[in-house]
Amino acid sequence: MVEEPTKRARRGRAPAPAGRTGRPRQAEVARLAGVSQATVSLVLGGKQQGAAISQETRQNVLDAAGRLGYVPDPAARRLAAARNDLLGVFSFTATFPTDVQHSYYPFLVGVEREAAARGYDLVLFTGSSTGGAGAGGPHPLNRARLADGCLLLGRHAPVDELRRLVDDGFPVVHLGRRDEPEGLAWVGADYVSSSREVVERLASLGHRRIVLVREDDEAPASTDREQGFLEGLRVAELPETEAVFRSADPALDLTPERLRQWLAGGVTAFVAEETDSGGAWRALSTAVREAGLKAPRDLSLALLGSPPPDLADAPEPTGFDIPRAQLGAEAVRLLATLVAGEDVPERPVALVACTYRPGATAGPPPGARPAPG
Amino acid sequence: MVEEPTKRARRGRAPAPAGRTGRPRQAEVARLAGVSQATVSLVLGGKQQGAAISQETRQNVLDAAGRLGYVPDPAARRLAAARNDLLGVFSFTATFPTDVQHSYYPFLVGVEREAAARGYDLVLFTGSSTGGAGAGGPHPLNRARLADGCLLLGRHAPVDELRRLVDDGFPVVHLGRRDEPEGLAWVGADYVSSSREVVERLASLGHRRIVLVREDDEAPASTDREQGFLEGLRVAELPETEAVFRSADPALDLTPERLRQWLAGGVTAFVAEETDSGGAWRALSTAVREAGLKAPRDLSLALLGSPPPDLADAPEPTGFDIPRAQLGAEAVRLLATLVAGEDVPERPVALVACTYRPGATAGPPPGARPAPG
DNA sequence: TCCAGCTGTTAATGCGTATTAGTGATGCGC
DNA sequence: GCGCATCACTAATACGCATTAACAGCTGGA
Repeated sequence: MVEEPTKRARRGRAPAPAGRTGRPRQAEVARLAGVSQATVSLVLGGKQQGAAISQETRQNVLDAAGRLGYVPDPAARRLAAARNDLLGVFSFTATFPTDVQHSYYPFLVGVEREAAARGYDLVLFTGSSTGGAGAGGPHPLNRARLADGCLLLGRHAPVDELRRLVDDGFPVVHLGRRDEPEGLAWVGADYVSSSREVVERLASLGHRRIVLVREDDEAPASTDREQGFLEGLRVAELPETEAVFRSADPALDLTPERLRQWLAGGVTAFVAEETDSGGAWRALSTAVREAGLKAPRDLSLALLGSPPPDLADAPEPTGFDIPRAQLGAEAVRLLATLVAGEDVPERPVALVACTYRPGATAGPPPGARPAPG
Repeated sequence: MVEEPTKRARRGRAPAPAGRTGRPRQAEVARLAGVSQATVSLVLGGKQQGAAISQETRQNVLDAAGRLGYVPDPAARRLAAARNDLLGVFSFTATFPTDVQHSYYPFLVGVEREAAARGYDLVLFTGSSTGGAGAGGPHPLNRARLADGCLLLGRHAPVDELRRLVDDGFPVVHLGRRDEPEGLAWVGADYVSSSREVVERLASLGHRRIVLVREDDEAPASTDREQGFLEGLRVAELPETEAVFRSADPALDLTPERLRQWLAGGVTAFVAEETDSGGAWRALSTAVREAGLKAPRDLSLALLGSPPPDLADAPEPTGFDIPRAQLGAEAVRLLATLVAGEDVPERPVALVACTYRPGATAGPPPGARPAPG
């Protein structure tokens, strides 16, 4: 005679596996250890406070858990209003695009290291754009709530959803400056100071007229660089008029003729911003080459960021490096603070300094005497 | 006088867990729509089957949900569903090492894509080696049980723990051939056929004596290549004696003299295996260069795999490419099958073919007439 | 002897959702 | 007008864990 199947049994059968098969619950551990589920929770919760558990019981429970290979269910943990030691990583493009160049890899290096150091595992929310796990729901970002907190990569997260998370007090940290949803925590590179420093160094080499080449984009990363550039000019008491060359398509607008024109006008150094495409720098380099010029002999060049990888064999540009791994690590650190939720910084924002890269494309302006001293 | 804080209130305050803040639950939606929570669940669950909900009620619920901005709690959803739609990715080295070259990036490309397509998110278990989240427990691999199933990268997973998982019926797929724990599912590249094909092509170019250069390693990837190589010789009816040159340190043992010796003995083609370090291929290339020889003019070279990235500017070696992204995708596919648990393949193993790469380092042997036809 | 005060453990409950057994109400056939 | 389906929905329960009130056993002071 067959027992009427319990709900439990039925569940365990067909859709099966993830559930019952081999995954022990606290209840099983408890049974094996000869205690109650609550005791197991107390022991494994590892709370020092208020934990009045005898050494013996504790050991029994730990042994049992070990033998069964018990691992807490993250969803249950989370639901019970505790933490599950998971940090989410959310990007609205593929985290691992086919082309390594466009990936967040450098950041992830730091993210992984710091997360590991702090005892967190990472959840990669997939296919945020391509219709992955979250494609069903109209609120993909919401999946993030499964984790204790979430890192946001890229600028494409919809503001509304994001605001929602922030307002709900869900810990989120955006990688890269981002002002939009008020109160959003972010970690960014200090483009302003770094750009200023580059300009100051050029000035101290003797350059008196410097031009910034930038693309036509209002991203914070661009405007910050421009601000730093202008500050640098000001500090060095150099003219700011016509110092910024802005073009929607530098490859077209930045001709060798234009370049010679500048040189004739007394410009001796050029600074380009780094963008995803590297368009500004690429255009600048091309124009210089086509004009038959050479840096740093005929003019000085600097890049506010790292060169695109396909130009890796070119001489190393003077400029600065963005410490991406460090940014990633910093973001995790901040996120961990928010998750802990104890002493939330009033302005949950972190700026990381970039490191100056001497490089080989800048020197004294042509015709200048060797640097004094 | 301060009210004694209720549990509820305390929770909502400091750590600000997923909870209370203002986020509506199904219960609230239900109240607003004048129905029961269960009805809300049924409507929003979007199940066609068995859902006997009137059009009117359905609309009411949807309206209410919309007005409140209801969003399901993923933790609760997953708890109730007895699955969490998470696939683990476990490696015993950092998943994102500082050096991109040593990373699993190419695999992850495929893993992410396929996981997204199937609605899974990924859990990256951090610091599996460096003492991350799981360093405490003596059984780091156990953390994998947190997910519905787990992908294993790299060959360093301890057999005992692994066997444990497999025996428990926990879905695991190893990326790369692996026989050790009986019954372990894996996905690997078909090195045997691919290597054989390379040899056959060389033979059909007219080469009669071919030597394989390999490192002193017993990894399946190495032995498979050798097997394929030997099979290739056999098929082409070429001599197998002294055809395999095995060295613990090819950079030392593979001298230009040795090379000339071989050539003098009638060898016209060399095949190197690909390894992490690329040692064999590197040594071979160096020896050829130092001997003042050129491929394919003086001899033919082939590489059983992809060249190390730092040799990217060298002529493209003849050989085959390992479809890493495809391997990753295949692994996820297999893992998903195991997780679903319905029709588990009896032999949960998948071989993926490599694609032949014509390259530019192989041609007819010197002195041979042009290929007939 | 009795009770206050510990200590160590458990029973009970809640988190938000999915699922299923069950309940009225209605319609249908005869 | 009486069963009997069917329909539309609700009540109840489970999911796995954390948390807390409560309880049993014990000690020591009065």
